[in-house]
Amino acid sequence: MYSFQDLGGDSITLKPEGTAPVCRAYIQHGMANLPQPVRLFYENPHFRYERPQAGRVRQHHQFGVEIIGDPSPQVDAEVIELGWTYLSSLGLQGLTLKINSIGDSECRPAYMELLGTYLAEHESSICEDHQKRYKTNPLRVLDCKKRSCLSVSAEAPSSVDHLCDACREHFEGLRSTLDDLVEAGAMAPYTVDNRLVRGLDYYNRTVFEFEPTEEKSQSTLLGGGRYDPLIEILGGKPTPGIGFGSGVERVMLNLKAQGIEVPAARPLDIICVHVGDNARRKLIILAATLRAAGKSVIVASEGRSMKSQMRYANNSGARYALILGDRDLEQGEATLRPLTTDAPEKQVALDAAAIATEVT
RNA sequence: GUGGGCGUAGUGUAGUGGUUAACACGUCAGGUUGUGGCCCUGAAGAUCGUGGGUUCAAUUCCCAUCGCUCACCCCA
Repeated sequence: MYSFQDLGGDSITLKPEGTAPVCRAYIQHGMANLPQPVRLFYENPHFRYERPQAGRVRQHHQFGVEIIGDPSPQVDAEVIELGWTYLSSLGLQGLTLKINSIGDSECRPAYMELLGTYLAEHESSICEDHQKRYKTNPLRVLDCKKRSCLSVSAEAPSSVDHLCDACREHFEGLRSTLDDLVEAGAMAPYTVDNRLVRGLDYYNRTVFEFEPTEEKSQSTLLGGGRYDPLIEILGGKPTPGIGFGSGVERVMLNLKAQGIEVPAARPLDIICVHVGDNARRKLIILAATLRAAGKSVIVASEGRSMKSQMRYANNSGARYALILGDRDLEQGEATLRPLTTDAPEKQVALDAAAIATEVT
């Protein structure tokens, strides 16, 4: 975690993830009294202290969703489908969806023991780092991307083969819903991956991740899972929850790698070009009125030649130039000139409402 | 925390132990009289990351430091 002392000597820790804060908010703001389940999302900065590298920065932004208050596998599928829709609608290709069930407090202890025994039998094949640590956290070995560990984890016992009845039923419910969605073409196919785990014990049952085709050490684009025990741990009444988080910068990295253009910001609607001082004053008023009508408007800087103003309008990517000279002022009309199309320019009355209807 | 690579105008890059550090794009202006885009001309803009050292002389060589970056580590 990114902790430090601020100038006043207080110890500050920056928020590292989204799910627990959302759950705290759920408790603190009495969202248990809203119609259940509640569906929430966030998009905000998160921080980590580890040294930055490709796909990992100290301050990044995470987009996430949570559904709190529904234990059914139906919402697991909904969350996964939403994650798929989010990533695929951006145009990302070659996404792999992996799912797994890590059981719950009922069945996990026995599985962990089984896994621990298996790892002990294959200790010599585990990578150096994990030889020392597999006893305290055997799940880490499954997550390890080193070749030696991969060969061990591939043959390791799968948690889905050792679920209690309730967890198995839940997982089967999820799979059948996902299968329906896949069959209907609403989602990409998935694979069950017994190596998909979560280190923290507030996670249970469903876990899932979307990865790009080229899997590297820091590559997960979107990951999530069920955290039924969490709200109770945080001091609330037992309340199930599931959600996902997705790193915005990492998604952007993948968009870039696939040559996908991020849609440009909405262009400026109008730049007002003036000839003469009276015209400029009138344009300032018109611009204010047009802004109130929802248009984005800039009045070109005072004292520039018309050519300069037009060049500015062009280079700014504005859609229209509204041209007003002192001469036009007497006629009571201005020229509205399209800049991004070859449509002819129009004479318009000096009336914001009339101009706004021309700028659609 | 560990190791590698890199730090030159807004951006991307050249470059050299020695007079005013170059180019492209971008920005701004002008190319006459109230109309952008193309073209032409011109201008602004860099203490060559910072500090120290070697040297008659350093942006160029050396060291340190900071920053960026890639990997390791770690990973709620």
